Formats: sequence, structure tokens, C-alpha cells
Amino acid sequence: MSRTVGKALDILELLNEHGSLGVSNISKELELDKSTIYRLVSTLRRRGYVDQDPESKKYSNTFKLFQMGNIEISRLGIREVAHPFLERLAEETRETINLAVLAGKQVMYIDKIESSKTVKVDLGIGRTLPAYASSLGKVILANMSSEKVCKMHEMDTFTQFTPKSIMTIGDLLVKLEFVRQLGYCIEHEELIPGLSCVAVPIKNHERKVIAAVSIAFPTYRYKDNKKELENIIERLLLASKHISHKFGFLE
Amino acid sequence: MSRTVGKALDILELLNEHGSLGVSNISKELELDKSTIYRLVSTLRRRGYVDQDPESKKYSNTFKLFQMGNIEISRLGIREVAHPFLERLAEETRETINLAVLAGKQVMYIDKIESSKTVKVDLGIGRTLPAYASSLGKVILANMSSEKVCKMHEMDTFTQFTPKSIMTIGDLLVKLEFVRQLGYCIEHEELIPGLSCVAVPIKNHERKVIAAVSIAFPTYRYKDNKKELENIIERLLLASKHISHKFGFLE
DNA sequence: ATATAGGGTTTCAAATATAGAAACACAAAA
DNA sequence: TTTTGTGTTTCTATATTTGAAACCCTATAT
Repeated sequence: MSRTVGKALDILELLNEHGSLGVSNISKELELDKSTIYRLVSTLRRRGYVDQDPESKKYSNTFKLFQMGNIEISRLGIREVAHPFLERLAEETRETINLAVLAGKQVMYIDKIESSKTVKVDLGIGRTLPAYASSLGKVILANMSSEKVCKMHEMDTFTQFTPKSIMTIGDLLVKLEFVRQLGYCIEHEELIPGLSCVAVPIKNHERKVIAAVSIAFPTYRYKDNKKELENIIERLLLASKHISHKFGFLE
Repeated sequence: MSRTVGKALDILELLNEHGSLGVSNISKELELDKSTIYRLVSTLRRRGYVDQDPESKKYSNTFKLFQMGNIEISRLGIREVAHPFLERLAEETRETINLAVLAGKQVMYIDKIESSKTVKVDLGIGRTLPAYASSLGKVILANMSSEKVCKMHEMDTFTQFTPKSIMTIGDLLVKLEFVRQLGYCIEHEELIPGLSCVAVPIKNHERKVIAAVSIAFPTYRYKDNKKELENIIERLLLASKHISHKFGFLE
């Protein structure tokens, strides 16, 4: 393990956390000498990863990470392919639509279209959540084997986001089995009180789930309107089918 | 300058370029020993920056960069604030709308809403262009001093994207003065044949230009409809005013 | 005006982390 | 079976990194 590289990454992450910092502050935070930090930030600057404000002399990260990250995302192509379908869904339903992929044990939001109607849920692009905690994650986990899901969570404690949150691996597996049979995941207030979600999978030519699309809405909205909710799920499933088709998924 | 860190960044960038590579390939590409690469890749993996495919044993970048980059972007907050206005513009005009910031000498696209009408111009999110070459860039450069613009480009040769491209610093300064007086930038086929752009600045409480919004459309579209073009520019300027207002820009 | 304190930057010898050769493990191909 | 190609591990000479100290600023206090 290269310690020097580790320190450089520490700096990058620290700057990402704090926005901008001077050499001395970084030095205190990481408990390394000023000169060491200076040398490291200089290389990062040379390489275009950080930038120094000429006035305050403070350093901050550049957009290079954003750029590199986006290249990685667009390699997958999911966002570009899915976006128009998400827009259509948003237009039809007037609710918030999310697109997410699995990153380790987390689901990461890679695109979203916000409803002007809904209570704003602050889950911006790039944000992550434990996969088990969101409908997007469950729909992705549902297409993995139970063994894999178990192994994935064997060391984890489940966070109780709301009173309805799933708290045991057993309950999760039951829910995932349910999701598998339905072909989508619907949940009420498991993550945020008052919020419901329906998520559908995006599959590729290998029939693998590569992403998930969800719609989020206040729980009360369709409580007395089952017909409308069914209609929305229909539309979601259709979008899932169309997007998956673009990735070579047939039938 | 830390060489070790430089090598680690080389790996990150190489993976970003190639998608995924094995230790040996990286070693050949960077002309370093396999074991050196292995150690560096291992630290990057430990830190969550790269991932190894268990089957092919190849390494590739994770979404961590995307995530970090997005934190940087949302720190600025420009995208979040501007997005609804971009959507409105897109709806009103049915043309492609772009949002960009300056990153060094480049403009970087950080958000876009694509028109279904327009010929697709492949300038995805995260992509960059020389600032002088695009209307977005010119609108940002226009709010810098001529000296700064000169110093910025003193070593640069201008790329001739189209026959109409600006090719000298003198012509650029003239155009920028024009932009300053108009309050927006309009250009025809300077970057891409057949494409016209109008860009407006986004300013903050310090009256500094922090970003730019543009509309792109086929040059022929409003050639015989000056009224409609003026209408669109009006809408753009209004959006610029509204977004700038959100950043504390008054009057 | 002068001193002081706090930043960033530069230098350099001492300390040590790194590089690369070599060997190993494993897989696929000949 | 041998060969050839991976990825991985170990080891020591070597080159890199480290951190103290000194230096240069600027801002603040005396």
C-alpha cells in the first residue's frame, strides 16, 4: 500500500469535504508537516486536480473529478439512454423520477427529474444510500442470489430510517422474493416518513440488472386512488421495458 | 513534485481512458514494473477509487470520482439552482439548452436539456471546449479584463473549428467588447457548421460571472424570423436574470 | 513605524517508503 | 506436458519522501 498516494487521496477527500483549505489547515487535519502537504498539493495542482485561489491562497478541488466521473458514467451509457424516458415519465406522472446504479453496497443516484409538486427529498445526483434501504436498491438486490445478498450484509447493521424500515436480513430476503415475483418494488415510508416509492429494474442483453428507475411520491397521494397508482406502475414497467430494450434485453 | 502520486494519477487517467485494464497492460503503457503498478492499484482499490473484476482480473475506475465531482459541483449549487429554469427555457423554445462553467481555459458543460428537434451535437455533461471557441465561453470571458484574456491565451494557437471561427486574439477581444455591450453572445457557425448559439451570463452577489446558459439551434431556423429570435433572446435574458437573482445578483 | 504572528514556500540531510528484479501461483493455450 | 500469459508476493538497494528549519510574505497588534 503506497502511503504517499494515500496521503494525496486524503487531501483530495479532505478538500472535497471542506470546500477549500490552506496548506496549514490540511497539515493540521492530516497531522503531516506543512512542507509535505505543500509538495503533495503542488503535484495535484500540476495535474489539474486542485486549484489555488490567488487571493486567499487556499486550495480546492477542480472539476477534473467531475469530468472523469462523468466519462465513467457515460461509458456505461445508462444515463444518456435512460434520460429521455425519465423525462417522459416525469411529464406523464408529474412526480419525481430517479435513476440509480449499484456502487458496492450502495445505490448511487446518477440522474433525477424533480417534480415541482413533491416535498423535496434531498437526494441529489452522486448521492448514495444503503441498497437495502431504498426501493431502487431492493430492485437491484432482488436480481442477485440470496446467498450473495446475505454475504453482502453479514457484517452490517441495518439503519432504522423510519419505524417501517426493514431491520433484519430475513425480512429483507422476504421482501426481495416478493419483488422478484412482482417484477417491481413498492414501499411506503421505509426510508422517509410520508414518502412512497415504486422502483423497476433496467436489464441488459445478459438479462443482468444494470440500474433501476424509481418514482417517489407522498404516501397519501394515491391512497384512495388505486387505479391511478396502477396506471403509474404500468407506465414505469413500460419505461423499464423500453430502456432495457435499448440495452439489448429482449422479451 | 511527488512522483509516486503522479504515477497513481496516471493510472486513474489511463483507466478513465481505456475503461478497464489489467496490471500488465498498465505496466506496459506507463513503462513501469508490474509490481509497482500492482501496489499502486491496490492502494487505489483500498481507497475505493478503482475496482477489480473478479473474473477478468481487470481494474477499472469506480463511481467514486463521479461522486466526488458532483459534490464539488453541488457545492457551487449552480446546477441545482439553474436546472428548473433550463427546463422552462427548453419547454418554451424546444431547443437544446446548456449550462457551463469555466474550468481553467475551458468551458465545461455541467447540465443540458436536449431538444428532440435539433441535430444532436455531442457535447455531453462533463465535456469541455476551449472557452474562446464557444458562445458560453465568450460570455464568461467577456466579463474578464482584456489583459487577463490576453495573458490567458498568449501561448495558445486558436483552433479553426469552422471557416467562421475566431482565429486571433484581436478578433476575440473585439467580439468580447461586443458581447459586453449587448449583454449576451450570439454566434453563427463558429464552432459547428450549421449551428448557431446564444449565450447569457449568470452572475452572483459580487457581480461576478459564475456560469453561462446557452441555447443552440440550426442556423437556418430563425433566419427569416427575426421576431422569433428576439423573443428567444428575451427569454434567455430573463432566465439569466432570474438565476442570477438566486445568487444574490441585484438589478 | 516596528514587532509579532500566521500564513505559504523553499531548502536539505536523514529516514524510509518505493521500485523493480526475481520468484511464485495460476490459468489458458500449444 | 510445456509454454506463455496473467496477477501476486517478497525482498533490498536506491531514490524518494519527510519534516525541521529558515525564508518570504501579509495582516494585525503594539
